[in-house]
Amino acid sequence: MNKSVRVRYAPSPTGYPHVGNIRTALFNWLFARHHGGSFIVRIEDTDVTRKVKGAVKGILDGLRWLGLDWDEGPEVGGKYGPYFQSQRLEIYSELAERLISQGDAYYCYCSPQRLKEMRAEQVKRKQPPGYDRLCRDLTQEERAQKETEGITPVIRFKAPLGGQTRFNDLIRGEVVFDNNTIDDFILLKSDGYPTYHLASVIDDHLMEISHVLRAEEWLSSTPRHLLLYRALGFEPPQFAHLPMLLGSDRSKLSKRHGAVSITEYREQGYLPEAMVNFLALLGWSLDDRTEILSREELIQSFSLERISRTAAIFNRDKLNWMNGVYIRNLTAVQFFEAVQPYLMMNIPAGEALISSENYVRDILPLIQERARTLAEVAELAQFFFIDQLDYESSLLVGKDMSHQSAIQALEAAQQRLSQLEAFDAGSLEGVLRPLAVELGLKTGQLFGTLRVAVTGRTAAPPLFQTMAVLGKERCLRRIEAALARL
RNA sequence: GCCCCCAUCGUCUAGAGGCCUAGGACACCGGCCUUUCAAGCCGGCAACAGCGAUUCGAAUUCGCUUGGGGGUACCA
Repeated sequence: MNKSVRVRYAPSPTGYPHVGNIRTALFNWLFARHHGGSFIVRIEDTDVTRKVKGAVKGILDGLRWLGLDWDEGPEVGGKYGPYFQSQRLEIYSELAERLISQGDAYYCYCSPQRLKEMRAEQVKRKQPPGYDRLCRDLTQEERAQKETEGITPVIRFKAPLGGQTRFNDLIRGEVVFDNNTIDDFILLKSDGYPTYHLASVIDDHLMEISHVLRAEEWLSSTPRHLLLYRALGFEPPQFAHLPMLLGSDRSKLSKRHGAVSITEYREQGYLPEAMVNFLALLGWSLDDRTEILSREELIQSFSLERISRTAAIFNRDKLNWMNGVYIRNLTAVQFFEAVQPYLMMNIPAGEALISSENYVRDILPLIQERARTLAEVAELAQFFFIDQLDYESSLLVGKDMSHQSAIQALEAAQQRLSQLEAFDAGSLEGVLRPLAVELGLKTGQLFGTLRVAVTGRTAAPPLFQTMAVLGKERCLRRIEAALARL
């Protein structure tokens, strides 16, 4: 199997890349890398009406972001190009003509209107909808007549009327279809573009694709493809139909399930390595316990045998957990770099404190172990960057404390802290712990009040470290502001 | 409707006849640690869709039922 493995990711540029499509790309990529084969990207832009402008760029950026490099395809070329189907139209029409001359395909002049009505009628009569093969056996004269009427025909495949088509799916085992359930499907549309069926079969053959790993939604078109391979005299590749990715309600993943585009995950601050790890585990597993696998380990251990046959639901909670694991595993430098685009995200323009790089470097360790996404970092660190803290004043008065004792605590703290020379976590603790005792407060009460005064929240990184990073002046100013509220 | 695929905790999954009173992870609930929150550690909750058959023995094999998904386009 080695050496000859050539797989492809063949998205159609009709929108932004969906996590389901990306998962398919990932499996193909892992398979190629595991076997030392080639990973090819081919753009299936054969539907002119659904084409979306920046889609190709979005797809390629998504792959790049996840580190899924391609050996042949857009931007990198390759000897089997072009890799855009819209640039290969002559190839498809030539082969479609060949099928006609062989008697395996025919021109069909039926109008979309007639097809639509016919189907409506079939559904009404509870018949399986399908083309009635009206044009399958047109005589030369009848065809000439249609041509003079100026109708541009489509080319349809002449599906066998009997027998069966079977194949061995690498994931699902043997699958059998009766040929009489296969329609005379269209190969070439009237606008001269091929349908997916024709184009993918031709290109997979011409590009010497060895394995087609695609989502399960393609399973029922596979017999048509096999019939085409046979008619064209091509040897078919091996097929493996991957389990689908479903939304939380078990229906096909779509926009109403929240984020579905890979770009959204990038924007929300998921790390590509976490995304790769998580996606790899959707439909594939190494064993009964391994959850965290590096890219190298994935490549090493990936195999078709361990792909499941069951559709999977995209579980956001688990992704969040995993992303947190990856964030915590970052070095300080890596985290600093990763967080740059997100840091000032929800801080109103003009309100941000002028902060040095060193200040940011001091803050980050306090945030790193608490964030599950990079976007969350901005939220968790916000109070470090703005002085106008917005909080409910009553939070300053902790559990079992009186208004008066809160004031007293803040004043005492203010007084002690202003006398403090070294404003590091150790010194702060050395002063504040005894102070609690002195005031007759539990440490939790004093620290709680101070925490709210200094951060504006009841949940924050450890108090002394936080105060040390904020610095003496800023802390005193915030305590002053808190007192003014009481 | 018809065709195809699938079926283990809420979710992702391990399990390829006895190792299963079904394992791991996320989530959830307790506890420990602790100045709060996280993290970490310990513990708990929670599943073999149903019915038949094969077998000494079935989550694992077979059949049926049910349920879910996909396809059924001049979309991919």
